[in-house]
Amino acid sequence: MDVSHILDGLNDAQRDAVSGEEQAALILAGAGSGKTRVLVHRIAWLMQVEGVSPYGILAVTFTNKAAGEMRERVQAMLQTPVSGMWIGTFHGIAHRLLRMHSKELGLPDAFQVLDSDDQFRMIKRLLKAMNIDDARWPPRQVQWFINAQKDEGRRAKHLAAGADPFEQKMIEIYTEYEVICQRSGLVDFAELLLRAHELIRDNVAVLEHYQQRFKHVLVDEFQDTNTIQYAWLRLLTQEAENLYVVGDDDQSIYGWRGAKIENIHRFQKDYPKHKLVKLEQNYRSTSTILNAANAVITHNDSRMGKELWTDGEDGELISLYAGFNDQDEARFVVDRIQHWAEQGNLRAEAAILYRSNAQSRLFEEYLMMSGIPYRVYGGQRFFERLEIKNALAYMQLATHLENDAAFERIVNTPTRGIGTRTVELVRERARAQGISLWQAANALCEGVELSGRAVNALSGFIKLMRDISGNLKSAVLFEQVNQVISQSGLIEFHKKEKGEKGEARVENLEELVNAARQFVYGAAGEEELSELDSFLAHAALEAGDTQGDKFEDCVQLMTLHSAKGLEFPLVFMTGVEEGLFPSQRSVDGIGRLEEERRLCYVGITRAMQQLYITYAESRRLHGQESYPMPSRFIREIPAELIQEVRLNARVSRPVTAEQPIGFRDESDAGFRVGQRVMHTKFGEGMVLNHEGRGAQARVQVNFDAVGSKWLMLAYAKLETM
DNA sequence: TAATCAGCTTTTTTT
DNA sequence: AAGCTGATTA
Repeated sequence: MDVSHILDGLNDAQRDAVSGEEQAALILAGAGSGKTRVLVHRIAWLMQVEGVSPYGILAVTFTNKAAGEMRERVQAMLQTPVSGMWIGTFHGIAHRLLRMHSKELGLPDAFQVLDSDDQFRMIKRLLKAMNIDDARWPPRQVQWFINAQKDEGRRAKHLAAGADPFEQKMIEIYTEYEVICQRSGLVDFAELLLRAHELIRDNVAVLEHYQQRFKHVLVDEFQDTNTIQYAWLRLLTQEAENLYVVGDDDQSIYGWRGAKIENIHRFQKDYPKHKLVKLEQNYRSTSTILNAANAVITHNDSRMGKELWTDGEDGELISLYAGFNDQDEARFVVDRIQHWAEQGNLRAEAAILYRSNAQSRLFEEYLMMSGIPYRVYGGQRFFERLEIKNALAYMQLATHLENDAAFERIVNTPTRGIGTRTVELVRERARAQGISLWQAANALCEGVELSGRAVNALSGFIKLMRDISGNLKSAVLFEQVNQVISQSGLIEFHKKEKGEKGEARVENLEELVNAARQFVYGAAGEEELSELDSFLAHAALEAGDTQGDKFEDCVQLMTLHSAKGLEFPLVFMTGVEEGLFPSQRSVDGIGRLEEERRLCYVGITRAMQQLYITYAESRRLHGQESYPMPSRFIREIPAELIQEVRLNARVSRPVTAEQPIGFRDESDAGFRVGQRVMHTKFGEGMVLNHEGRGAQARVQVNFDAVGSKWLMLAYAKLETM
């Protein structure tokens, strides 16, 4: 068979990665080196050259988007649908396994997926029920603890009863949390992975089945795998050593959520016969941009060692702009984008990247003022919206009355006279007898503990839910959804809300019916679920895209994290300041700085033609004025790759190594001697002197009322006047 | 029971 | 600045 089309157009390293008989392989793929291409061609190679059936291939990604893209590209290349092939996210595949093997796992067969928001609420309620001080054990931290344990493969019973009372309590909560999830038939995201692991660890027959079925297992973004994901992959492939992974240690930016770069090293030890291929030729960026990225990332220790190169042009220098403040920074960026568009370029080819979501606001304001359309990534997604989650909760409870999370959410939404006191009694009863909230509510309606009014309200709710679940039997999916929404009274409830908020919510609810209409039943391979249950699982596992019109030509705004995997001809990396990027927390913590630097590397390598780096000399943060220093990352880029940009003209200033550009000579307090300032406690005064930089910066101020004082800038609330 | 107000906290994100 | 929580009030 002629296989030239699989290898044609690939460079040597890519060919090496795609072809060959090695079962295990580690492909270190730098940014823009054709990573997805290699994966897709590898799958084509396996099928067409080695004759592997689509059933014998398992391909795992982290996001639904990546999975969808991979499936599409494989199909385009093979000119045939590959529905039998398992391509999906870790969570999607785990979910599928759990559905198929719920009996072996002792799971309720109608279990539902608990998303992180519902998990958070669940934990909050649990803390209250257990009478735990949520100041000492904040629900966020508890959630983090539980998920971190699960990511490491540890159940509550595995945790040693240590002496530390704080941890002791955490373990206690974890134990209770597991009980309540099991009773409510709920499985959170981390639990999906943990159960999937336990399934093949504890059931030899199941393990052998999948070991035999999957002749090849391929993993994308391997540097982002956590402990449990690796353990799962390891079990699946330890016999045949048939694990093919693609990743980039320099782009590992999710350590804070459990990703373990060390998995790359473990892979090398665990699969001694593996092939190692480095993809270093970059097809995306100019060599100037690559040189800058390489220079920055070199400052990290413990890298696998990899250097991007291109045979393309040098391209333009990287532009550095020092905004006088954050508004000036935003003004500058928008101004440059306007220029770009005026020269006939697409606005969609320009991206504004920032470290934290809060920074998008100013850019949005200036873009709006200039009438430039834009799209903000991140933020709340369709299935996460309050009104949508409420509607989904009605469906969840109607199909699964034991679902306590759903019960809590809608028992008094819309308000129907069931107050906190009544719900409290329901909770107490449920807890005392170890039954679901639904059962407890039913029992209370029969009993005498509640006032007549409360019984009325509560039994009204019970009757409503019975009606709704009765009506679900016949109709097709979108009609079911439509019916639930109208019966629930949510439309009227949100219509009453004042302002445009209510209107938007009603529209979203209508959109939910639409989403149901477009839902393809069986696409996720979940034939064992009813159509509605399948739709609900889809809503939890794939929260949908963020708002925004994909088809309009608009500027792209997103965090550096969400930019990973994307590329743009024109990129603005903004807010490149100490304390913001790298973030304060990463500077304080050990080992976090390297990850921050990798994030910078990701940011730089998003740019194809032109990269702007901007920072502000003064910035309003949390309603406070701050005077940050330019980020250390700017200093790590060789000066000859940078040109400083001034207000209305570009000035290339010769720079020497001893005196990096963008740094002021004098102490960096950001205040001038003689300047009038305002302090919240001491009132008005005049700056006499200043010294130190960054966190150590101090100013001496002669206050009109209380005389001269030295103040730490980091703490003093000084405002310029 | 529901609405209003004052005080407190702040990365990054997918599933 | 803004959003959320808890407490207070109508």
